[in-house]
Amino acid sequence: MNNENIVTVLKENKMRPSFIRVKIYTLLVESRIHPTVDEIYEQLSKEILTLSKTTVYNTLKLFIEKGIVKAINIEGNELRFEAQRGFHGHFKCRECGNIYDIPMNEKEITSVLEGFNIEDMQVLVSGICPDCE
Amino acid sequence: MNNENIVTVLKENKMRPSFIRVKIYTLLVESRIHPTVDEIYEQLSKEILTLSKTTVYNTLKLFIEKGIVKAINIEGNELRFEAQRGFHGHFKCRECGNIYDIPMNEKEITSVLEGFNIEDMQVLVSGICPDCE
DNA sequence: ATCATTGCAAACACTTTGCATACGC
DNA sequence: GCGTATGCAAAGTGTTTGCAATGAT
Repeated sequence: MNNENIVTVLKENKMRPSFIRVKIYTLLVESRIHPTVDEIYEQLSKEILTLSKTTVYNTLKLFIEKGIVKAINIEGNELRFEAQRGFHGHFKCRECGNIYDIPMNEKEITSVLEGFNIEDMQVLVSGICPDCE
Repeated sequence: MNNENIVTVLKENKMRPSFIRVKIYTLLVESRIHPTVDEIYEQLSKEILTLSKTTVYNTLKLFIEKGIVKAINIEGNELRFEAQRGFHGHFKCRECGNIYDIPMNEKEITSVLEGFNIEDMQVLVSGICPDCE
């Protein structure tokens, strides 16, 4: 997704495409690392020297409210973020720390939940990835 | 599971079945509420007036190391605990806060992960339950 | 000029740590 | 009496809040 598309997404969702918002959303769309707040902050503060962590928090909160970003709880107290896209699960390698997206059919899970109104779903798997075996 | 079984499980896993450990493990086995540290603390400190939250943390940490308890991350930063048993997912109702166990076949999820060494898996669904619709 | 965005500092909530005390065998 | 279990107080971590400063139109 190029810069113009990023701006378009923000505008479509009624957000002013400020420099920082474009940067944060671009990072989420282009990197596949499901970064934490700290990782986003470290990455962008190289370029935006006055960036504050509060702004990263505020911006992510806004993105989540607008529905273009999703928070994922890979582990304990480490909250991570990714741009919304089709349904998939996550695998975290205990050794290298990499997070892999897992293609997945949500029907297999939701079929059991008749009568429940499903709003969100997360599948988190952990263990050792093929590279670290 | 009666009191004697609880003691047996603790002993089998090389833990001294102290009063507090038996109480905490019993609560996890018998209640199905997937309590937070606070809920465990509130519940048990009625009876054990000198109980400290540190002890609840220590005990849960021990149980997790020994593999008889599992931590689950239902939402954001609220860590919950349950006694280990067969694989299942969780549904949390946004309205009433109840957490339901979802029967589930793990094979359907792991089949995609050939080459990965799977150690743990969590399925978390949220929305509105039939009672709150 | 006005309103939205950004950012500092402080508050907050949750969890862990270090060490002292108490308990069980 | 010795080693483990418990618990207080303090430190650590991640996140939110209040408000002031800055920026865009």
